[in-house]
Amino acid sequence: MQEAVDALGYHPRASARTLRSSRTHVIALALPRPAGQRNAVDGPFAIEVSDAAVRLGYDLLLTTSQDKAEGLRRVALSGLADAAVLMAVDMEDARIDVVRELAFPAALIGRPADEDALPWTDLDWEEAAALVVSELAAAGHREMVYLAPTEAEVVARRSYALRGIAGATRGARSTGAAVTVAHAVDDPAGLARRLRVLLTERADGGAGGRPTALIVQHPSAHHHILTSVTDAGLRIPEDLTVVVIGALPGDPAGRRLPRVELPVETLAGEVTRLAVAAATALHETAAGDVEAGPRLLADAVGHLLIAPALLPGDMPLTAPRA
Amino acid sequence: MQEAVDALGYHPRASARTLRSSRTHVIALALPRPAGQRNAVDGPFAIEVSDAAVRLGYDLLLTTSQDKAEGLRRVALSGLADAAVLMAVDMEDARIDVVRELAFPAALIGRPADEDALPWTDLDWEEAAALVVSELAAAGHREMVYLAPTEAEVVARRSYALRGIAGATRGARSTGAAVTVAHAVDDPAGLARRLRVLLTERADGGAGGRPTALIVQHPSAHHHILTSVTDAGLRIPEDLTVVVIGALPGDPAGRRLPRVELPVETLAGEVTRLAVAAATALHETAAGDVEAGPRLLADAVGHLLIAPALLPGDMPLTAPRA
DNA sequence: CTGTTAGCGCGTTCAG
DNA sequence: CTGAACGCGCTAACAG
Repeated sequence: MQEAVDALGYHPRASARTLRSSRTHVIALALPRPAGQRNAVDGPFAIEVSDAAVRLGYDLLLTTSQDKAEGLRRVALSGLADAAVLMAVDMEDARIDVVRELAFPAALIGRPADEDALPWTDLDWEEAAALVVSELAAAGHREMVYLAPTEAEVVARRSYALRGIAGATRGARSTGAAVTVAHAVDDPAGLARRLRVLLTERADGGAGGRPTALIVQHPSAHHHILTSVTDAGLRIPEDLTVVVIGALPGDPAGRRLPRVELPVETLAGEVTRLAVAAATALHETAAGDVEAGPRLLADAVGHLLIAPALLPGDMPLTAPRA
Repeated sequence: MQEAVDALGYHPRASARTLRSSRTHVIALALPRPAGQRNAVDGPFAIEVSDAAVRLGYDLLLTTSQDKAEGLRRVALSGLADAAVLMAVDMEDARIDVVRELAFPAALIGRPADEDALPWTDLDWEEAAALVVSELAAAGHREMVYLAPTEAEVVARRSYALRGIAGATRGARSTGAAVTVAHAVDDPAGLARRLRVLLTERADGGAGGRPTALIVQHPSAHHHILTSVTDAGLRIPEDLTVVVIGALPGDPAGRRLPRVELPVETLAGEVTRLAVAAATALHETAAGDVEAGPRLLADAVGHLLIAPALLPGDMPLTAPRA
């Protein structure tokens, strides 16, 4: 058989197979791209999801559209994919309504406000931030700066940004440490300026003294955070302890600092599994029963919230100098 | 009409359309991923190619396989895409033979040894390296280090790596400057060590004195190059001029240094155009004439070699101190 | 120019 | 158990 296949060069047409079986063996990755924004984690996620899909016998269709929901709707309606994986999830995400309305199988990388709407998986950003704050407090730090994602991310109600800030606030409350939440800016010069102000010239009149720890949740800032801090005239870790949240595994830039890594491979594998599971479940049930589809998708919402782990860098958490 | 479409919620099935018309309106992006390697430019390229494809009315299928050629062959044979865009091109790339054998329309990001095999587009890496060397020489530098991509990239005969090195060598010959070609390592600590040796403890006995300029072609190293150099005890630009080749536009890390940027958007747009052109040409001709396909694809090989531009950073090219 | 029909290639089903 | 035929949804080609 196989030799005949090879000899004749025969290969089934995917389109005919799909037309007949109504399965595409394709997963769509919905990657919204606000004009002009560059997100360092998009690429790695896309590649890992693709790998995970291949392992499950699926191909990956990359859907990048300015208008978040439009591309996804088109893909679902034209039957280009069996399921969708949604990246860069907002608290209330328009795409969630779209896939529910169309009864289209989907899974999210990111934890939306309505946790039972769709299957999702995410790092527990809130717990990560709270954990770092409390570990730093335990090491003796009383004044910290939490450098959250940019203002734009917060305005967009991006899930990871809001949850990170919530965790930092909770950590501050439960430990009694003073945590100033600031927003990153993409421009490195601007970021350096902001850090200088935050770390050396306390705007609040210096009620509690100079901050001794900096927590950085903005992924794009990880690379130049050291330079920025050094430029501000501070030595690490003598003057300032720096901890990174959401560092990419294998990223050399983050390896020196204590950090909570973003488990890209795990998240990608899990979200793909969830998406494929929803697709197969729908396919097996929807035969003849048009009501069953939406009901089934609503019931089969699994979650995986990944607990944060604080990894030591080359330089471990340091106690502030007296 | 449109209101009827919206009201009835009708949308044509892509699979039926494809089966009938033998056009998928999908472009495959072949992104080989040697196990465990992370390439910083893959993500941005994938996203830009996706955007370019959408603009031309195509969707993008991301094909990441360990075995470079196998995924591509499957996509072509099963008719999942109308054309392929090939990334991370080697001088003699196995995938080139595959698409030619199958008469499958394809275009490359990268300049292969056989320039007439397929349409391609690339930054002129050779000219970029030669340009930087000669500009540095003109500024008075006599001893330079060219930090090329890793040994592994060279062994794989990756096009951009070999051409960059060739350009550095040519630049050295034509200017009389001494250019030491070294290979980057992915481990940042190892890189720092290597740089220290190269920049301060010349292994050749110091025949020509300490290097006064460093040219970095390794994309992954751009982020921590400043830190590594600073750690080696050298001040920029007083002790050493650093120039970066292949920096990503908009990457904050590279913006401070003089650099030749990798025009990701242009390359992505152009390669997508080439791929779509090949696909439509094949489609229009192949009707009934089985011979015409391969002939046509062989004839329609357009190229675009992008001339490098040396951009000033915050700190312009500096003459070496006497 | 508009309406009708055949068939793209596969998987499933039904008859032999 | 093996083989033929039907139909998935669309578009191109053809007839009116």
